Amino acid sequence: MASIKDVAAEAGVSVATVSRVLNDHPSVSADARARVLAAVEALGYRPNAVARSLRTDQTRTLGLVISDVLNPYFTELARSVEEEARALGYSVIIGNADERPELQDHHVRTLLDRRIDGLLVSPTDGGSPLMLDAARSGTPMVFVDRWIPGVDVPVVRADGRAAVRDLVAHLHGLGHRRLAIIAGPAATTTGSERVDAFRDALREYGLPLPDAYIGQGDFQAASGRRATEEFLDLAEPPEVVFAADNLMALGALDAVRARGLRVPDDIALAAFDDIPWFVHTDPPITAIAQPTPELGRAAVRAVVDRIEGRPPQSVTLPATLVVRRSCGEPPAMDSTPMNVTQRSNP
Amino acid sequence: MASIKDVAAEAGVSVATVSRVLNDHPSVSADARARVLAAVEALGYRPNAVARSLRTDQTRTLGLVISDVLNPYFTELARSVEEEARALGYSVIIGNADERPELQDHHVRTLLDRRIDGLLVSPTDGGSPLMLDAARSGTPMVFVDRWIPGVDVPVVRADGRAAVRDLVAHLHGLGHRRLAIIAGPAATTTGSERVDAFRDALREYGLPLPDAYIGQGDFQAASGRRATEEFLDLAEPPEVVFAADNLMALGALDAVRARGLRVPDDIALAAFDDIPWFVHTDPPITAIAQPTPELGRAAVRAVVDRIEGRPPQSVTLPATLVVRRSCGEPPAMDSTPMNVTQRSNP
DNA sequence: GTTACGCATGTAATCGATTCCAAGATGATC
DNA sequence: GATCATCTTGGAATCGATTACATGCGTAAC
Repeated sequence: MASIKDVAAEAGVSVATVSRVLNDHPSVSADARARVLAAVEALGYRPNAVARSLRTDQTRTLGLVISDVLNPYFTELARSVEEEARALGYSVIIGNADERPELQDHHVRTLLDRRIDGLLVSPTDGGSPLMLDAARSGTPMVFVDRWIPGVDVPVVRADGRAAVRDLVAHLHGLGHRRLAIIAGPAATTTGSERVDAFRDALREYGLPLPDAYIGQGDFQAASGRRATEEFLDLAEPPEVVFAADNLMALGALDAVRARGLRVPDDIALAAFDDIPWFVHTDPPITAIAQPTPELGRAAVRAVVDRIEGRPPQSVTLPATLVVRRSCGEPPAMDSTPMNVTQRSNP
Repeated sequence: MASIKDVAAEAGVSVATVSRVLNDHPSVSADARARVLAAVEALGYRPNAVARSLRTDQTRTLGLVISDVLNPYFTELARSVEEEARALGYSVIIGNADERPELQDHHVRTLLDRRIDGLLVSPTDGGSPLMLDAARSGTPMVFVDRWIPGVDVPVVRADGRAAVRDLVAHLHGLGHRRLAIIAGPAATTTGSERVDAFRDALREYGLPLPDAYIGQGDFQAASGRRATEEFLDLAEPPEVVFAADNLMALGALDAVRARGLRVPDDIALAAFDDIPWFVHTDPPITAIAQPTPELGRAAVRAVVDRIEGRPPQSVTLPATLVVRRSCGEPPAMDSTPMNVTQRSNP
């Protein structure tokens, strides 16, 4: 592959001049510029990004470590991150942690070895020493969706408290009183926050949240299935299951179906994170929707701000309830609580 | 960040010795090795992958350019590619082309600039000059899922002909005679092949495939919706719609639902590419399942073979029909055609 | 006509690794 | 004790770019 030296030889100038033309430095004569451009064209020359990065100490690359690529929420996030990054002249390397802390560490480490300019992480756990080091050692870093308390890193996330309150209001309005939740791992902020928000909202309606109604999940479908089976085995099973993410809702659906029961007649179902398929499941699933693309964009802007020396900002955007039929017939329009969206199509 | 020089100074040896220890070259004394290791530990040193790549002319990185990250089929593919690559000591950079040729070109170009060791592509179109150049110029390359005829690059893909034949047999057995297809872009092999296979299978049953029953889609949900609306507007609408990918099936479902019609009573639906959600849609959707993880693994092994100087092989794996309820009640077990899987759960 | 300034250009150092080559040390062999 | 092979080590070149510094030339100012 042609290097800058070949171009210089072909154009009859020095490598410095070639470099100047390529980085459009002002002091190059029109003649030299033309000859260099012609040589570049003739040789099909493309600058070696590896060499350039070594010299300039910047890779124009962002790392994104997400918890699970197979989760549509995260792929949508990844997509918007890549889009915004590209618009700002950065590439993105995605690492999939599969909800496994050691895999997350592997990705953080290789990304750091590659000297990425900035790192976006949605941590699967409380934070490995590695990641804390990275944050402290000055690699520009931002948490997306999930974060680690006590670490001084900007956080870009959605606040679901209001939406969870709306959901509980909706469920209460439909006459449900025994509400259960399938939680995510306690080590993740989204895992514990959603339970807290749910518990607080229940308290407002004087409803309890017994331990038996808190299923322990890990944001994967299989755990949603297992937790739901445990609920169904209870002497007094819940009337509603609220899954803390869409994959566990899928597992819950599997479990309900395997028992020959029906949603919402035998048991109601709601999920955190909305996805296009929820419109077409049997029945359509009531869900809390995050402004995912906006989160991705905000996260990229935050790291790039840090990279380029501007002060980065934490961002919190509201999530919204999308009522469908999985909890029972939706209330009539005029009794819809504030901030509740009635949506039928994606 | 500490460099190899700092380590050398700390350990009281030369950089050459440090490098030898790091790459466990045999001729280093036990003493020197211990001192270097201690220095590495003390400084928290990590080799700079950029510098290493420049010198060794290998990045241990694979590029993967896929047509659409939001399509669950491709995210599953990406996941298995990353997994296998990691097992073989490679990282993967994913580029999402969003079915847009110019975006595909952008990604191919930046990946090439980054001097990736090998490239996996699922081309969105007939092939830009850029990609053909890349193939010719010797960058190890493999096509996955889709390919470009006439280019001498190994192809790893699934053959759906048998499964499509099984599907048509199934549909015919259920009494359906007017079968329509929503095709992908003709510029993609999967776009045209699936139509060809469908047409051939129909011919075996003496059924026609009129032009009006071939909808032009682009593998995105919106096009599936549009095509389905056109079918429904026909004087004689089809009895079955076969979508050439899962997103267009989602669009078709949207369209049917918007008209207040029901699947399969008013119109039947089947899709190419199976996804976990198809079990829970209303009704569960009959689909042709590809062995996606195997495809990803085979593709990685093929490029790595080329990278490491072994002859790479094209691989073709069979797809299989998964019968559910979206085309009418499934036939009794004993009348199930060969190679047809009855599956109820993911 | 001399001085000075600015522009265009080239030489060479540099980034952080790997690796060839030479050289010193050690030990074995005769 | 001299010779030679083997092992360990360091110096320096190298990968392909960027960029500080020096140089030469032309033009303007006095």
